[in-house]
Amino acid sequence: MERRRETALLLFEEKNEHAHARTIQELDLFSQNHHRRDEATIGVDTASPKGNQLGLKEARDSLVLHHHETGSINTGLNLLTFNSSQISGQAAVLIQDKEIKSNNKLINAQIELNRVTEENQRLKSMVDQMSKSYTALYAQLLQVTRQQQRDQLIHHQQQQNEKSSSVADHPAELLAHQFMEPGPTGFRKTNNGVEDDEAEQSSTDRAIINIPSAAAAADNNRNPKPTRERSTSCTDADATAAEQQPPGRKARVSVRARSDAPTISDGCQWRKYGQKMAKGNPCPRAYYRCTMAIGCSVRKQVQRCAEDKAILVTTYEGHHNHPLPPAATLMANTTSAAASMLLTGSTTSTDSLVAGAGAQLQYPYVSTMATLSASAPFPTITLDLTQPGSLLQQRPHPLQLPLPLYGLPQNLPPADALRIGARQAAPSVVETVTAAITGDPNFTAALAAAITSIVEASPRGGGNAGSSGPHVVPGSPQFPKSCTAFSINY
DNA sequence: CGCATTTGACCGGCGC
DNA sequence: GCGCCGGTCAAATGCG
Repeated sequence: MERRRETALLLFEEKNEHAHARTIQELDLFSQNHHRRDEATIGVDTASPKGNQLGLKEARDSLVLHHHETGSINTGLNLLTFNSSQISGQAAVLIQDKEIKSNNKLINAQIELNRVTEENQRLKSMVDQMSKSYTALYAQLLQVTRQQQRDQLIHHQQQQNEKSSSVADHPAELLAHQFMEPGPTGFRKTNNGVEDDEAEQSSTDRAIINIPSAAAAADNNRNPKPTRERSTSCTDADATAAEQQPPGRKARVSVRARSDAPTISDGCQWRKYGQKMAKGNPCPRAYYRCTMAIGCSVRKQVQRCAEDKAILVTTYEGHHNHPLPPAATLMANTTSAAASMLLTGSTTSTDSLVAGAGAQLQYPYVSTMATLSASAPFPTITLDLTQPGSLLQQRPHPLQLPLPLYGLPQNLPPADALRIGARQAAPSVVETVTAAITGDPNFTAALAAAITSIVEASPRGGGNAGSSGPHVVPGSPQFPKSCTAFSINY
């Protein structure tokens, strides 16, 4: 009997897979009719041939025999046979077991929930802390910028006094100062009460929206062609011309990113209010207005690049008059910081602007791509997030940094630093920026160093103002490898 | 039905 | 003064 059972099991295992499927069916039938089969198996066993076609049956029979020998089969389903008197007690025990098991599951789930909640709280506090740090640093940046602008105003006035005694000994420097000093012009505009739809905004905003005045003055200086509003004078007439700029002219921050989506997700809510075909671009330009708060003046234009339709160019204008979600705050601060860089920039001529705009950021591994466009009515900073991230791919960190504030290879030449940037397939710039920031624990320190470097490298603040052509200012030792790739259009 | 989008009309700046 | 162009408005339309 024992040897026959082993043989049967061997044959059973040797059966192929489709036979196995059939076996399951047969075993199901067997389970349903096992009493009847029990009666029939003995006879079959004694007469069973050794052919393969009967192997399954033999194995099945052997299982049945095993069942007879042991008296029970543990199916794992608690399908034991008991008499009626035992059923109620066993059922009660089973129900109790089930309750205990379910209670254990519930407790485990609650423990897991508590753990996840605690982790969530911890992450929230981390995000809050990071946001506070960023806000504090940004406030510091603005404070220093304002202080610097006041210094510039004082210096400008001193220079005017000097000029009155000696007439234009160095016209080139004069041009440079005119171009480099957006602060005084802008503040004058505001302080004189010139109509400004942003006048009610904070001085923080004012610092940004005053860029156009300075840039317009600079543009006037660069453009020798006399026009109705453009004065050939290089002194107060420029400021006057700047003040004559329509109040609607504001600094713009343009973001170039690769995206298939109609717009990039920047954390704000926008309502489309117009679409136009712009000259020189087959793709339409869409106009959006911020709808997160009533009366918010922020607008953006979205247009695909004519050369590369995969590139989405989003141009922001104005400043939010309402609190922003963290993601949008990050985006707004990033663009405002870029505008602040423009605000603190220093160049002396068209030629030097291209190099000087990069030089003004004066970190050993920072460079920028500056282009001039006399036709552009607005001073625009373009954050280019479309450049191939070949160098980024060398980074050990997996994150793709659109604004790589640090982490460039030490041997990176500045020219190559221009090409830093992530080729983004994902539409969310904010997510990427957030990832870039959160991906590095030293971001706060790096940002602080960057702000310091920006201020130090700015006109008068860093002592490099007025020099013509590219120049190099020692970068911050705490921020030796920062890089922000953007171009500037006036 | 309310909201968002579409789209043609309109307006103002600018160059000729 | 006229036309071009960028930007905005608002009625019409679409959509959930």
